[in-house]
Amino acid sequence: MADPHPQADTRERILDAGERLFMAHGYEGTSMRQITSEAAVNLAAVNYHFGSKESLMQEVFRRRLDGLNDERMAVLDRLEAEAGDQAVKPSLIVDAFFGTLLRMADDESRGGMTFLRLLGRTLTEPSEFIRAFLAHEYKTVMDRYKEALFRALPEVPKAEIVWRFHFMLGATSYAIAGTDALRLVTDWQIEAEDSTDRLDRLVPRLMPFLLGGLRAPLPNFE
Amino acid sequence: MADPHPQADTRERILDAGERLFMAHGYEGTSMRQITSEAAVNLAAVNYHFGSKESLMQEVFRRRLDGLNDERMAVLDRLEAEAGDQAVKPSLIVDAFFGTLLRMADDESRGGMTFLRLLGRTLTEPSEFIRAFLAHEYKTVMDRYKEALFRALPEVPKAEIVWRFHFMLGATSYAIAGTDALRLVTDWQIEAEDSTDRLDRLVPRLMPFLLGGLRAPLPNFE
DNA sequence: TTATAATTCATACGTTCGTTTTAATCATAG
DNA sequence: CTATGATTAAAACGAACGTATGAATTATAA
Repeated sequence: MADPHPQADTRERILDAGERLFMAHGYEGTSMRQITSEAAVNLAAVNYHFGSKESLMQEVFRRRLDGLNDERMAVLDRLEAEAGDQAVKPSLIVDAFFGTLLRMADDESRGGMTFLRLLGRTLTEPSEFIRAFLAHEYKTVMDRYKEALFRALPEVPKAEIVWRFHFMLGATSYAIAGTDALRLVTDWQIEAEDSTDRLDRLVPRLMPFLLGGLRAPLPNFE
Repeated sequence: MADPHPQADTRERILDAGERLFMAHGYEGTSMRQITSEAAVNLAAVNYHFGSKESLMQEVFRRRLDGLNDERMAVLDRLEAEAGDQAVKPSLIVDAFFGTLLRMADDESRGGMTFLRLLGRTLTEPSEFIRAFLAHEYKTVMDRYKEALFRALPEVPKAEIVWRFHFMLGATSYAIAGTDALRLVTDWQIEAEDSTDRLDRLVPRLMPFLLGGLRAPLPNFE
């Protein structure tokens, strides 16, 4: 009897290998030959199925981000419906944006920790086409969440909210991307906790930090 | 009369070009030919003066980081001397670490904004040798500042402090690295402020955020 | 089974990469 | 001035890069 997935879907295997290798070595640091070798497919398969290395990179992100951002939109829809004409609480907005992201770490079918680390690192990636692609991919969701925060914090200047959103993004990206990137720097902290432990506790640890920063006293530019 | 700096110090010109190009395109994305072309030196000059591309990258960082970390140590020395047997206030510690860094942006002779952006991006760089080098370069200072924070916040578990230090690093790196990286995402915010304006106001904006996060309520891991 | 399309394969193309080599040029001390 | 070492220069190295080609193979449907 023949295997119903004789080569277990070449496209998917390439995407998985690309995801893992781009995470580990970056876009420029990963070659097509590494990818096709790890995926156990022919070298030409990437160009056949995706057209180019750039398009593969974009597809690696689209596969995960579309679902994530749909979920973010849906959660905010629900929160705003429940709140009626009240503003949604900032803590709920922050959890809807960053919590949905962080909880992907547990879901291996959505890339798990590998994709999270890739995303965290890529937000500072220098390559122009990646930044442009991610900016486009994120635009709608970001605008929506900024508006929600504007309503939730009417006494805070909008420019300030945007900056703090930016800071929160940075803290979150490092928290996930740097889980081993800065291990040498932070070093001893690992002793007490194994990898899964750290992941379990990342959300409850990061969320108070983000909210504390978001609600900190305003600067006075003296 | 002969120019006293006939070629205006080849080494320095290479370091400047490397700094700018590594910032703009990343380590893997920058070629030796780009560097030597921008520095207006012969292709072989990098290998002659630095040995390899990797060593050049390390020297680009060492040139700036040695002074920065010396300054961080000196400032903390002074703060602890002034505090006597009291603990140094957390806000002063945070400013001594992150403020010292951020104020380099104004000092063109220490790399200015270019080096800051390079540093911010490189902390998530996937290349193994870079992470290892930075970890080593930072170890002493990080340990010292962690100890200071432990003393300043005796009621907070040490593991929690390390995590929040990590979060602060992330927020700061993004704040500087992403000044144009995430411009498309944050988009409209630029309208009201020009580039120098944003830089002037970054420190007073970021510092309250970091302190708010550092002093946020502790998680309960329910 | 046979025609047709989709996919996989081995192989090669032209470029660019970091590095090395050997010779030319420069600065400096005797 | 000359000899010695430091630096710059031009050219080439082999390796690896992303991509393209055309044939072989596999799946699909008539």
